[in-house]
Amino acid sequence: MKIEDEIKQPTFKDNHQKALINLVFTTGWVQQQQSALFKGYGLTLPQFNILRILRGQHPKPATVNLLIERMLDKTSNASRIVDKLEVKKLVTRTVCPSNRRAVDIRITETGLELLHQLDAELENRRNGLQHLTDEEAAQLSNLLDKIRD
Amino acid sequence: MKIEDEIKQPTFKDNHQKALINLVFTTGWVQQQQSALFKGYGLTLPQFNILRILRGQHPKPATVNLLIERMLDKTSNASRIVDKLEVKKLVTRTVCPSNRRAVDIRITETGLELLHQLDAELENRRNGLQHLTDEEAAQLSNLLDKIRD
DNA sequence: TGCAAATATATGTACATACATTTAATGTGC
DNA sequence: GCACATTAAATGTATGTACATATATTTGCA
Repeated sequence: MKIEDEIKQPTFKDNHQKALINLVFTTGWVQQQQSALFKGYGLTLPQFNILRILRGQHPKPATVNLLIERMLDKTSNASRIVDKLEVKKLVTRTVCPSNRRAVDIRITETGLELLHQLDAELENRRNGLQHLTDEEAAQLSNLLDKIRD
Repeated sequence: MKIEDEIKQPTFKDNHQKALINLVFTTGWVQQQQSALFKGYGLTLPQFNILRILRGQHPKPATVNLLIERMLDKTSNASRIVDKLEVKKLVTRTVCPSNRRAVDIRITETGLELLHQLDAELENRRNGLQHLTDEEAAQLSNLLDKIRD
C-alpha cells in the first residue's frame, strides 16, 4: 500500500517530507512484524538484539559498555534489558574478575537454543524485507548511508 | 559513516540483513536529530506529531480515534499524549456534543504558533534528509513502499 | 601515599509503547 | 423498553527510552 493511503494523507509538501514519513512508518511496520514473531518466544525486540550481540561474543563475555556500543539505539538502558534476560535465565551476570567495576555478561545454552530457533524464522522472511531483491536491498542501504553523511 | 562502522559490525550475512539494520539505525538517527530540535521547544516527537495532525484538521476538531488512525505508530496511546499537550495549553479537550462517548480535541492558538516556529527549522533541514536529492528521496519512498507490499 | 578524576554500572524519574481491562455512552434486536 | 453487544476513551501494568544522578572501583599524579 502506498504511504499516502496508509496514513490517510493524500499529499505531501515535497519528496523529502514524504520520504521521512515513509521511513518512520515503514521502520515501525517492519519492527512490529518482528516483534510479533518474538512475542511467541517471550522476547521483546531490544531483548533479542542484546541476545544476538552476546551470541556474537560467545564464549567470551560482554560488558554493559560493549552492549551499548553495539546496540542500534545507543541511548537505551542496557542494564535493565539484561535484568529481564537474567530473570529468564537467558544470560548470566558475574562480576568481572580483572575489573570489579565491570560485569561479565554471557548468553546461556538456553539463550543460544532460543536464538537458533528464531534464526530459521527470520531467514524465511529475509529479515522482513522479502519483497526486496538483493540489488534493491543494497540500493536502500546506500540511500540510508547518505542520509547520515 | 557506513553502517558497518556505526555499529562496529564488519560484515553482514547478506544485503537484506544489512538493509534492515541500516533501516532501524538510520530511522533512529533521524528521529534523534528531530527530537533534539523539539526539545528546545518542550515537545517530544509524538507530541509534535499529534499537534501536526490537529493542525491538519483545524479549525475542525479531531477525536482520539482520528488521531490513532493517522499516527505513524498506530499502537501508541493517544489519550495520554493529549494529556501532556493539554497541560501545556497546546490543545483543548471537550466532550463531543453529538456523541458524548467521543472527545473533541482542538489545537490552540499557542499550539499553532509553536508549530509555525518549528516549520521554519524543519524546512531548513529538509526534514533531516538534507543530504538526499529530490530524486533520491523519491527513490527511497519507492523502496520503502515495496517493503510493505 | 592520598585524593581527585575517570570509568563501569546501577538507579531514579518522566515520557512513550504495547496490550489488556474498565467505564461510559450508544446502537440493536426482541 | 430493555438486555446485550458495540464503540470511544481512559486506565492499569510491564517494558523500554532518554537523561540525570548515585555508587563503587580504578587510575593518575601531586
